[in-house]
Amino acid sequence: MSNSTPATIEDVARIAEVSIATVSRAIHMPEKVAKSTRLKVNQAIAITGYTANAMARSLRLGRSNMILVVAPDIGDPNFSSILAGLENEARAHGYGVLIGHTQNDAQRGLEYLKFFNSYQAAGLILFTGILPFGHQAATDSLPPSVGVFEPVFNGGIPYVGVDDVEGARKAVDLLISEGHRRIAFIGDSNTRLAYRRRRSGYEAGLAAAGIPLNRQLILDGDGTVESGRLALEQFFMRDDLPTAFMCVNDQTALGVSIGLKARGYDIPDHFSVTGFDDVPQASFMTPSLTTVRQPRTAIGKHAMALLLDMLSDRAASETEILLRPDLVVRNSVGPPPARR
Amino acid sequence: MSNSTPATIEDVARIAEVSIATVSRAIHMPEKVAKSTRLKVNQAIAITGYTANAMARSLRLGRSNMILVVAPDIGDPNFSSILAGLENEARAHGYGVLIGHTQNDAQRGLEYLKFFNSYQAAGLILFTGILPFGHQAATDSLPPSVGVFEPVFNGGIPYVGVDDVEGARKAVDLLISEGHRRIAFIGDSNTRLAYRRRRSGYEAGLAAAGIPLNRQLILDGDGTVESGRLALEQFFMRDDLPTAFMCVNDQTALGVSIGLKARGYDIPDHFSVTGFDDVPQASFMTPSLTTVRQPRTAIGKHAMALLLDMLSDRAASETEILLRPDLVVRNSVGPPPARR
DNA sequence: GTGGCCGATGTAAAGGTTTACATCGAACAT
DNA sequence: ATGTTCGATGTAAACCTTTACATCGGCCAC
Repeated sequence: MSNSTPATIEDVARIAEVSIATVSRAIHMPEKVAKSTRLKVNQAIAITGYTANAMARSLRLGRSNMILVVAPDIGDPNFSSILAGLENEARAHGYGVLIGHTQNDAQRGLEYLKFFNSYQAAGLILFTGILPFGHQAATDSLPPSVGVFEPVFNGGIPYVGVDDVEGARKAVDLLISEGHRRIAFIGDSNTRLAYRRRRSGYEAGLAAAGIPLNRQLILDGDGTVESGRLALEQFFMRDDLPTAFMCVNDQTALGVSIGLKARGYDIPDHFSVTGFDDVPQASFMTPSLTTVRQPRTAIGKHAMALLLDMLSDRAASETEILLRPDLVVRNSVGPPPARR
Repeated sequence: MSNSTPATIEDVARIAEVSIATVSRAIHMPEKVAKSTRLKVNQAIAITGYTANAMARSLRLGRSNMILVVAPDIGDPNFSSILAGLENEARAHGYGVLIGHTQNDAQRGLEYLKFFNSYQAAGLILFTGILPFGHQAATDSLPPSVGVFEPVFNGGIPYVGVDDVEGARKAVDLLISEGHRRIAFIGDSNTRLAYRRRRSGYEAGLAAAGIPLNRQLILDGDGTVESGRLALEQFFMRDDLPTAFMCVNDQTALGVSIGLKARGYDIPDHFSVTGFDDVPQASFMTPSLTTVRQPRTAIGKHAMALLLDMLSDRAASETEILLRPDLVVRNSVGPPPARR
């Protein structure tokens, strides 16, 4: 049964006493073959333990059933769960996931173009905001691709992300409902669309509550822990402190939180803090961080599903899928001290 | 130049005015072809942007240059960095990494056997402690495989892990050098070899310092945050509290830490705590956790290197590679209160 | 000068699959 | 009875590579 070399379609054909063409058809277009032969073939397959050689299949078809996932940094802890979503969905449809990371090195992009070509990957999942390939490739017919997290700049590639506006809105709404009126926003000056959207959500929330926008309460960092602390220091240099800090991401929130503790303040008694992303660390902070969760596994799943759709119908169904983020309420938000 | 369909070896041959055999030789056995032709071929390759079709190559060769990585849970935050190590090393040698996860579902093992067969993956990286395949497959000639983190039970498969004994030893030595004599060990009753080894390191450290082993100070949880807290409660039910808690992993340490804080104790003023693994969250805890770091990226790198070795020489060089773990000293360890 | 050898190159087969096209029989309509 | 149609199956080509074997010169030794 389980010989050293795997069974080929020919072995199956011999046992089922049909031609290899019929075997192939019995597998891929069952309705085209008589029920009785289909049965014989299936038995033969069971006996031999046959699995089609994917290499031969891909060679013949001119495309493989592998999806290449290109990420700038695999080591990012967020990557795992997205990958899990991607892989699950892919495997459910008979696709495999091939991974590669550019390490933010543009040079390695070309390497991947070669790799991609040579494996004839069926499609591409792009984590990075830009195409990893040289620009000439971009204008050429691109393989079916979808972006994750961020829209891809060059080329109209559909992408799957999170509704940052809504997420930010949820955070600010919580703060407002707790009674905060002076809510600071610490942003990220980097050009990621996501960051700008989070700020829009913040502004929309204020507007909806009839709180006038106060530019003094908006500061931009660069998304790092350190920049969170720095922004906090700037607030303390002024007179008018906010009662809550809404941060563009969890790193920034951590920086703020550290800074506040260093100054002897308590969270959430003296100040409230919110983050965004719900990195795994968020629940480990003291106090644990109230933040907006990126549905990472779901993002992976949707991105892959979208790509697989594109592979079957040629039509790029939707160009943008935004998932609903959830507010994760932990212990870093409370009513402002004045009210207490 | 960059046409819609990728260049084949035939295109190169035509431009270089040689046969396809010569092209292939120029690429794979350059010394077998005259310098002048080699030059022509290289130019032609540059012109066409030729990359060998990996599918055709694998089909011909009967083996691919993909390594299948099978993990029980890709979503595990630790997975990312190991994967990064694996992938880097693989790509450096022209191999691709294909990932799959069993989700701890034995059933899916068979699926992977099929997948493996069909892709003729060159080798296997196993995260799980057991072979994912049915037992008959184990006795059959197995593809070159290496285990990561834990030795693989069935079959003498080499593996790459961390020296748990030494790691635990480093942690206990630190505690001892700070003056602790009553050091508790909170273990994990699960059968993972790693856990037993960590306890060995603990015991060896005590012995080396001439501290008699006190069985009362050893408790087994199951490696979760909750079990850490539970174990702590058990200690408090008794009279003789330790001055330090050495935990089998970071989760447990977090549980202990939460429990101590809930009882109003301060770390490290009242009690010291150590973990193991250095999960990304460890530095976010308050106080940040002193723990033993698993060199994850290095583990991945070594595992892949070992596998690649096995693929070139048939010889399974070494059967066990243990990397040296580092002690990461943060703020959860101090001298015992009595000394202060 | 001729036979042998060797280095460089070409020819063709093989690897496993899918599928256009051909074939074959039966059923049906005339 | 014969021609037509159609459903089921078989035949063979193609996908792109690698490599064993054949071929072809040139060079050396006799």
